Amino acid sequence: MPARPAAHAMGTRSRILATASEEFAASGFEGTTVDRIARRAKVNKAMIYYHFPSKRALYTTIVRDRFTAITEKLQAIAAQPLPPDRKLDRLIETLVRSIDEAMHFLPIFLREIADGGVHLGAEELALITGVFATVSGVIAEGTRSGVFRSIHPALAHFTIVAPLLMFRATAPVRARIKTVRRLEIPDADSATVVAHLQMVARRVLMPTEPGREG
Amino acid sequence: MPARPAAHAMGTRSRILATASEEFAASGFEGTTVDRIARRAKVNKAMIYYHFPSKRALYTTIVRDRFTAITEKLQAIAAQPLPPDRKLDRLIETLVRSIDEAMHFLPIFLREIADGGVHLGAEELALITGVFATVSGVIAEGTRSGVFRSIHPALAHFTIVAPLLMFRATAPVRARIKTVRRLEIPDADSATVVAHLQMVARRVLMPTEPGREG
DNA sequence: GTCTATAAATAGATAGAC
DNA sequence: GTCTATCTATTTATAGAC
Repeated sequence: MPARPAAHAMGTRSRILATASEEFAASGFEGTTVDRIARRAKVNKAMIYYHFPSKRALYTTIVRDRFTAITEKLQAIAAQPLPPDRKLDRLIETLVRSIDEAMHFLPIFLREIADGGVHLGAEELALITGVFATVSGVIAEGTRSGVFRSIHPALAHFTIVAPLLMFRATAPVRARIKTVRRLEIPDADSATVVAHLQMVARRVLMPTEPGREG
Repeated sequence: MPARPAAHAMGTRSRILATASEEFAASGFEGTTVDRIARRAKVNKAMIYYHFPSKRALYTTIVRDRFTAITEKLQAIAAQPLPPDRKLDRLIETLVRSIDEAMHFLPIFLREIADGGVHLGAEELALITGVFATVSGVIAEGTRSGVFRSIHPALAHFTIVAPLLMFRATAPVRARIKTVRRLEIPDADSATVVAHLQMVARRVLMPTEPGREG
């Protein structure tokens, strides 16, 4: 894993990374074979072990790169001089766009959660924490300024992020259900998802209580 | 896989099922070895192949049993003579209780989603669809009677169910984050989660628009 | 129903030529 | 940097005794 490989190797390395992403997403870490990555990336298996010390290191590189990209985008928004409710709207837009641009990463993320994060090092855990810190930080900002009410920070975070992740992640299962056809679970485009999540955030964080609860 | 094994075999069979559940939850289908299930269940490996035709069939049995249990509980509530908003509150209570009683099933479910449901047959897909149909059916009931507004059925469903699944499923990762400690992502007990989700459902489905949107 | 022993296939990883 | 060939370990699954 040279920090700066020769120019003609870049294509090979990134082709390995791209193919491995697809394979890990489709089959999981254990279900993915290095043989298959090599065949599909049209490189020799030994080339993979030239660029990466192990199958696990290849996997970790993919996870870290993706977490870094998303975390940086979100933190850039949180740093902007905007009121908290506008920031949250923009965070939601960016989250939806990030997921839709890298849908292949969702299965990897879900399996990582299922594995209890045992393959995540301090660096990757810090990046995940950064996403939570950014979203819940903007909500806390709004709570302080009075535009949002006070709410359990983790539940607030998951109320916004989890529906997005699960709705997008379940698209293949929903497509399979459609073939068995007892009832269709409809899909939704990006704009619809963004508008829905922004509406949810607004209603859930709205300070004035509309109904019966105290 | 005898439909009705002899009495003294029941203990063995259910011990295999219980141990296999834990193993599949902890390591995924590919990551779980039949050897390890046998060792931990204190049965011989050949016994597993006596009771189940294959590793895959053992896995499918576990998935189907759990889906059946949850689906039946939810449908019993939907059939009760209650107003839709009360039904939804009870569905949420039951969902939280079902998840908390069978936390080991969450990783299995997440990985199944990540796999695109390729291991799910028509029967299992129908059971999943049943959960969606029950929740969104109660919401549609409320929409017709005017206590709920009209909303994208799948997004409504995932807005309620996804935060629960993700919040509970991420507990181990959040515990790991705590050890690295840059920021703590707090947990919540069952009552808090139930109250939160009921509040979310109420606010999101509330017909009168409180804020700026149309 | 339960065991021992083993077949048969496949995996991750490496040696070494070019 | 890239390849061929192979080592070593592990896996699912089965045969056959008791």
